[in-house]
Amino acid sequence: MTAKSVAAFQDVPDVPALRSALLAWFDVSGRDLPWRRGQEGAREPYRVWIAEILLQQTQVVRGLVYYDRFLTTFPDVHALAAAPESDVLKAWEGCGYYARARNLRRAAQIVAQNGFPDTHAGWLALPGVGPYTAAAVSSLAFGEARAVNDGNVRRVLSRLYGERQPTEAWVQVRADALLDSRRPGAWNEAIMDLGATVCTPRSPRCGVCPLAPFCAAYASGQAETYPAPKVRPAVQDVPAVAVLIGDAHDAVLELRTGSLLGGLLGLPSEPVGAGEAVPDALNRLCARLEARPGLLLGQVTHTMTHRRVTLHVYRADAALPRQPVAQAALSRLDHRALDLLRDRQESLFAWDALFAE
DNA sequence: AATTCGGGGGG
DNA sequence: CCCCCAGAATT
Repeated sequence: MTAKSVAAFQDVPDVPALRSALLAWFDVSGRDLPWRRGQEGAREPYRVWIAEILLQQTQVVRGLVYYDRFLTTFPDVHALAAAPESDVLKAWEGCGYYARARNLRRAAQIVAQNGFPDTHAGWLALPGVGPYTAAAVSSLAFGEARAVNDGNVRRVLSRLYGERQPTEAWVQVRADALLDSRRPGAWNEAIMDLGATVCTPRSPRCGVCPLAPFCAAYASGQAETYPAPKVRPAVQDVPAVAVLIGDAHDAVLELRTGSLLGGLLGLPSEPVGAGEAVPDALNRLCARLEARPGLLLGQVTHTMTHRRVTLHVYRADAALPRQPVAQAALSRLDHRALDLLRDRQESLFAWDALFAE
């Protein structure tokens, strides 16, 4: 084979053969997932839509749990549209990226009025629906020939073409060209299944990959080195103080506003300023609440993408309304802060039990 | 084009 | 500890 034909092979694989190979593999080895109910290319729009939002930056294994719970709580778009935002966030609690849940509810209110969009452009117009989700729903539920571009596709195509630095546009061009327009829904499900179960980030199973004969990275013998790791921003340390007024079951909670954990409830808190002492921040917080500061309960640390928050948790007293913690949507950070008191109460209970004997 | 937004699983 | 995950909105 000449150098020229090698280059030609890598730029233009035998597309019909490649399509057949992947779809044949998918027909045998594709995953059976709960949002794939209904016929290929004609899945139920509501189920597909919820799944696609839930799975944004969320692994399928974890999404499965939330998916069942969410569909039980909100069986159709009308139930979702009618629900208070706090109920939707409670169903989303612990799943992260909470703007997804808020946008989902807003979009449901639009869909409840106008009906489900049946085109890519129609889906793209809904809040929380971007290029990936619009392509996924319009192809999986409506059979439209739109190629998805997600983390799986990016990795599969990076390896297939031997491109270590694939840009969004680069991936989309190849994805569009490879899409089998006779089975767009199945094609999209297939390439994502391949990325999730065979063409995995660390230890790709090239020995069972239907695309190995077409794959430049496989030919190089270093498939696992494609694509190059993304550069990520450094993690920033963020100290803060919080107060627990009440107990682990009924506590004073504040509604978080802004982009970080916006819409969730949490213990009243304040950031500790640069060079500020923690007790000073506590006094500032208690002054705002008209509360009397109490003893230190402990510290909890929680990392959220690029912030490492260390929360110094104190008890405090104030004449403020408390609310049942179990019904509130809280971040993991606030749950850990509440656990400080829960653990303490349990150990006190254990001491009582010991002395009672 | 770069940042920001959660949280957890796996090497 | 470091990587990534069925991305979207904002700047």
